[in-house]
Amino acid sequence: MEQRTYHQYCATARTLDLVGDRWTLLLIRELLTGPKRFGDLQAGLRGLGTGLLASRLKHLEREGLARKVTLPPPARTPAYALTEAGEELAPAVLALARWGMKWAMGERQEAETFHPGWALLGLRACFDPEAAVGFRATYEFRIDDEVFHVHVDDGAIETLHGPAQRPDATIAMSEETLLRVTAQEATLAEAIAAGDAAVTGDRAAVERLRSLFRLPRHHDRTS
Amino acid sequence: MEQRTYHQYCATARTLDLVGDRWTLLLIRELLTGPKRFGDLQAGLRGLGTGLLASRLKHLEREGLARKVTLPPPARTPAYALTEAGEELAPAVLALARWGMKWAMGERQEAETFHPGWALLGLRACFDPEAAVGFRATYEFRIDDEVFHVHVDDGAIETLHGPAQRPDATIAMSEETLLRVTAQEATLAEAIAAGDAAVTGDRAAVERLRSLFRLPRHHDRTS
DNA sequence: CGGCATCCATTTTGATACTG
DNA sequence: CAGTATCAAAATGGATGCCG
Repeated sequence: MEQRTYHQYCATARTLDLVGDRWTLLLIRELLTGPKRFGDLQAGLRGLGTGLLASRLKHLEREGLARKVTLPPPARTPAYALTEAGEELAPAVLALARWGMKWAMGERQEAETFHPGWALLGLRACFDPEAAVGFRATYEFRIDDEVFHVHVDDGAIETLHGPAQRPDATIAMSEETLLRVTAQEATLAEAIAAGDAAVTGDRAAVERLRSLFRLPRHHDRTS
Repeated sequence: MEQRTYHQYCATARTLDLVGDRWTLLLIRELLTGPKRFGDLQAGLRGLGTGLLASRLKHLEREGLARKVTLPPPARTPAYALTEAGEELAPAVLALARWGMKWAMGERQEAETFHPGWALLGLRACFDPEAAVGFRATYEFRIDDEVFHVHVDDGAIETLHGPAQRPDATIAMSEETLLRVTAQEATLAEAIAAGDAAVTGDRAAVERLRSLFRLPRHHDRTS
């Protein structure tokens, strides 16, 4: 079964031949915050059935964008991780995310799902390397029952699922508060003052956090 | 139509709800080099029928990414152009193109079509703003019977279909030669020396051309 | 030429049941 | 859990034909 291709000798078309199918770029988005198990992937992508998920994963493996790995003990369960080629799709996915933040993120709709990892990736998309020159810090985020860590190191950033080894600061808040902060309806400082977010560790690092990102304002496409 | 959405409150997913359908990002790629008529779009996208093309264009109009315009005299024919929101998808499309240049552009396949505009967009994708600080020049490219112009101005670049007003230099070559130069099988200087490319105008500007771009080498995804 | 409508074969997908 | 198998619904591709 030869898959459908655009038959164009063009870098954009060739890329879309590989990752342009429905769900594929979202699958890569999920893996950009670290390896995930089959079930976790499906949980993050409601509407994607097990059959199609298996087929997409097989495709990504076959094309060298992802690989099946075994999680380190004590988990020892199978999971999927990006290869170097897959990892390098990050700039493209983050560019799509930046566009969406500016032009497509109005109110949250009733039927829309949300996962904190998406907001973390949005943070990475808005990271300003210039603002982090010579700065280094590790943050741990606890959103409801999910844990992430963000590592900033001199113009580079990493945003991954899971706890940090030695975080400089830990920030805990609810999913709802995270949404309000990333939507710029409240600042992190305000959320802390209101008791909606709890911080432990280096307060100075937390205060610097806001300056590391350039959150875009929403624009209207039909103007 | 267009009922199908990912139902995710995520910038990447919202963007893909708008431009993730088959052909849509390639349509935007076509429009990134300037307004195009219905027939020209179809010519650039073989396999896309008139029905689906009309439907996709209507979708882009409805969503504020493109608009129908009337070409200036003496043409006066209808055409499609990107809106500001559509234009701002350029970083995402160019990121996909950069990835493809590195990870997906092997030999050209028999059945693959090619249009010079795609290579011009590839040039834009590889443009290095740092290398063009304080530099300003306009180039006109004539590839077989198609004409493009590239305007470089102090860290910014524009690559558009059509002739330049007052080009500093004009470069003419065949589609085949263009392919060999962009694939780095030959340099522009070599093509000129071999008589495969003809240059008129400012030779110094042409010699500087190569330094403005960082063409990536091809990598193997399965290593 | 520009653009829409219609019919139809083929693919892709979504949803669910089922197995190790 | 991690996937397969199966089937119905939707999207696509291609070939028209029509109209201004």
